[in-house]
Amino acid sequence: MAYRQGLDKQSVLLAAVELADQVGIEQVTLAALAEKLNVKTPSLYNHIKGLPGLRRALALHGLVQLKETLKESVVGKSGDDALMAAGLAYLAFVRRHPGLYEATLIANDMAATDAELQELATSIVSLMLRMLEALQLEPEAALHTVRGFRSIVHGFATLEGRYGFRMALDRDESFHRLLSTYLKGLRSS
Amino acid sequence: MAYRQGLDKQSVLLAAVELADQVGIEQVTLAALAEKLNVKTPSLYNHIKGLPGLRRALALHGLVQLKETLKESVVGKSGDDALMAAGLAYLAFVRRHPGLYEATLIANDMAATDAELQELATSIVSLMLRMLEALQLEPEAALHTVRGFRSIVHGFATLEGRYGFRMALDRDESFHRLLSTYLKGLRSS
DNA sequence: TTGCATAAACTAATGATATTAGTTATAATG
DNA sequence: CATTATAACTAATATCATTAGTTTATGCAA
Repeated sequence: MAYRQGLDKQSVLLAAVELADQVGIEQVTLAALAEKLNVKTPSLYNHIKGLPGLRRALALHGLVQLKETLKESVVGKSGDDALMAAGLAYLAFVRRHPGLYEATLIANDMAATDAELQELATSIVSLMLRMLEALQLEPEAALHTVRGFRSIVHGFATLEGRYGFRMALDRDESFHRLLSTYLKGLRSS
Repeated sequence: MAYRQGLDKQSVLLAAVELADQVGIEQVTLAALAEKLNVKTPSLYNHIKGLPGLRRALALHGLVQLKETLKESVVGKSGDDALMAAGLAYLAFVRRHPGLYEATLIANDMAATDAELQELATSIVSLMLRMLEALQLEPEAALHTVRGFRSIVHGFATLEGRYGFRMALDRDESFHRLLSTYLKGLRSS
């Protein structure tokens, strides 16, 4: 309506996050986003570089949030406690921001050619490596373990999100058992 | 060109599988598929019910294939051997058919209202439960373990597929360590 | 205050895509 | 050989992303 809506990159991004979490990243179209913001589609191009630019911004935002969430979750904890807390925080993040998390996955395709994304992804790996320090693993074993840890939490969170778990069985307990079984296996190595 | 191309549902489906594995499920458009088959887009509607119908058919096909692959993989094996073999087979399937596997995930959204899909998904859970029998778990624990096992293999396979693993580190070994660590944890419970 | 520059939002147009309706020609069947 | 079923077609519509060019509000400098 009005010729000045007061939009900027940040407000567009936040609306996109909301939309993504509500309807899934696939359904985040510029048309839907523009309508949500009471604006015509082309107006969005003043703030973001088309759909690819929006997705990249979402991915970046999601990775930053995820990293902060993980960092926050392990404050004052160490060893298995820290890993369990981080796993729960990761899961909680995906539950709270399913669409934003999807965006961070799509972004992996771009990370090959995007230094900023790549750096952020690497910094998350580094964070996880620090969480594992208490386990006193060999450097290479630690890297394998980061992959394992990520696979577990990512796998559980995405299967759950895609409605892959349809049995009547407490999900939190499934997750807790999964992660503690893995940690138990790590200790007995 | 010719007024009879000799298409049927099966040939359309197989072309779609090829396309999906090459370019990803998101890029499987009716336009691209029609071109691959030397046909105009609307002609596809004689064989599949639009894009939703195609995706459902892909999901069904993918789940059947995955189930057969898993069943095949455990022939003559039991206990940890069987689980490791099944895990490797699952991973190999996703590597061989990345797009088809994506299709099976999208399908979870539809499974809520699609009896055939649901039944197939349930039968895969049953198959996994039988693989776990040697572990002599309580019924409820067995269900939690199926979730855990699926989360692990799905998580690893999808992170790998999305280029989530960028470190120079042998992927097969990462997977083997992950799964055997989990199995070790299961035994020491 | 006035005027100018910046940029936010617009309209219009183009090119994909999916889908539906209705048509044509081929193949199979009696 | 005639009929019928249907595979593939053309044409039309709707949605979406994108670009080009236009309008207008805002902020800053004179």
